[in-house]
Amino acid sequence: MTPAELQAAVRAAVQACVDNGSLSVQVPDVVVVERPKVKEHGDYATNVALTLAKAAAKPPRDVATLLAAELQRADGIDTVEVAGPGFLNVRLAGEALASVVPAVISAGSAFGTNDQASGHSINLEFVSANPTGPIHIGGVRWAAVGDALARLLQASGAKVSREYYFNDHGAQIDRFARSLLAAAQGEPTPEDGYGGEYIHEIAARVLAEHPDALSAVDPQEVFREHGVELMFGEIRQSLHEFGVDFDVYFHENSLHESGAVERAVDRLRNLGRIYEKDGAVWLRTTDLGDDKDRVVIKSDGEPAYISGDLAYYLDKRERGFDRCVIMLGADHSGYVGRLMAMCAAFGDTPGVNLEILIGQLVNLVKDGQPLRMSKRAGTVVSLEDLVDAIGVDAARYALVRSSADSQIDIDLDLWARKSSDNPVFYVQYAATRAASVLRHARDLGVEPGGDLGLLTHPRENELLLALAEFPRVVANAADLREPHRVARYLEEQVAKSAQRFWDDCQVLPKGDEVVLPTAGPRLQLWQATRIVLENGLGLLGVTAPERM
RNA sequence: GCACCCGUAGCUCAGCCGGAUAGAGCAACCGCCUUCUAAGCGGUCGGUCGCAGGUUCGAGUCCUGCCGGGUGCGCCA
Repeated sequence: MTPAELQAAVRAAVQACVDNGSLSVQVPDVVVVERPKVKEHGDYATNVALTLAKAAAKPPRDVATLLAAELQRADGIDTVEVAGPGFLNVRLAGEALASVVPAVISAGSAFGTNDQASGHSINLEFVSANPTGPIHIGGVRWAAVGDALARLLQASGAKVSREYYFNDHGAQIDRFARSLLAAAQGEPTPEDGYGGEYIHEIAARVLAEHPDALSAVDPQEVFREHGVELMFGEIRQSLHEFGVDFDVYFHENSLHESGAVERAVDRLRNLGRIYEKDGAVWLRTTDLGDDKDRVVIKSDGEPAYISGDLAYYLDKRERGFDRCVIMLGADHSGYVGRLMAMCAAFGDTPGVNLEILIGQLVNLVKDGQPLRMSKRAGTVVSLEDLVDAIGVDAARYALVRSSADSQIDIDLDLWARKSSDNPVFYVQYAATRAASVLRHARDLGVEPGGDLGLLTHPRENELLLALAEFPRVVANAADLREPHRVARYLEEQVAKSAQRFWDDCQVLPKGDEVVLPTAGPRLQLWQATRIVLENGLGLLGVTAPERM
């Protein structure tokens, strides 16, 4: 019996009480069935009696007693107790507990998926770092979290497009081009330009490919065009090596060249959201929750940055995405109001058609000291630096295991360690142990199989309960856009229980011992554990090695 | 000044729609290996959940105010 099946059984019990007249309440659509913190409170607990007490006009414990009698009759339930203020504490029968094992094994890589988001077409925009330098640590957080979220949403049945909004238009790109040109001419970095070693490298590569660049009619344009291309190629490559590939790299420039910006502005004008003042074209966003109106077309006739956002959003909606999710760093939190207002201006619903997720900043810590970054000095900590220090798996896991709402410190010494202090190692090690015992079993000719009813050890029960949680952890993490829930679950529930199971429940014979009847069922439990760890780590973009 | 995020054990962080005695890892201390990976496991110690009110049968969780930290508030992109 899975948690979902138990929820259904609890609802059915409420329904039964309503039908037999002992309770007059509306049967709730969803009931909460959770794993109690204290194991004396059973395998699962529900507070449904507490929530229904008021409507039923009965004391919670009386409601609980009525429900307990009904629930007791459901298949797979061993005991139901009324406890505390009116909780129902449920213990499952052994077979019901073990039934998760064949369910996991037969579903395989599909175990944990759900269809709560099926029918939705979700556009996920993240990273979108300007191609004016290597991708730095701020963007990396979203590379890890965004990609994990994409996987979670796909696992929940949604159609997902990962998109990178490629800003190849505007003043920052001009500064980048000027910096390249200056470097190629052996001149110092311009006042407002970009410093750093990479500028010289890119300039040299442009020169190597276009030796006559400096004598071109517009040398800066040559460096702009080819410099952006090279920089962007590097960003794509490092993201690819990080395991993150986008379905669409959307060029801001294309919106300006295709007339999409004008169309978006016209659309808003027809909707009565546009006015003109001081020679500029404004979008009236203050009606829609923003703190000031926004200039869309500047008085010099150039489109302001937001005009690209308007056109891009409209483009996404016209491509059929019903949900657009944009992931931004904390340094962009000031944009939320205007983007939400923009969404409303088009007649859409902020929070539904457009979601904006803000990720707080990441600090890297080395030898107990934060690594300070300076863009001017060129001491930027890039994606490559992070990967060089701790590897892709550790980097992705470290970035994804905390809530994006929290600032995090990543201790490079900790994440490089090969011991259980290191969370990613701990989880991967559990996956490795699963692979190891299965491998040894094959070598010894011991087959998984046999009577799952033999899985009665407390460690086995704990692991079975942990595995059964996976589908709702996935659903919940996807729904809340919080991939860190998957990581925490893998560490605290699956890997933890698996390590304890390993420690207390020997599977294979040692030396000249005989093969015990528990060997087959325990191997199946290890198979299921391996699958959940693989699937869970897979959702985070982290590998589950066969051996360490 | 205004907006958003954060404030939970010495440190790093969880805490799902408000529910039972607030959890985990690290650090400290004490234990457990002749053969499936000790790269591990068990235990002890450790918390006025920033402060003050409020709502509630019940608040770390919701509301208000304050304190502290972070980020942002351009006809920049």
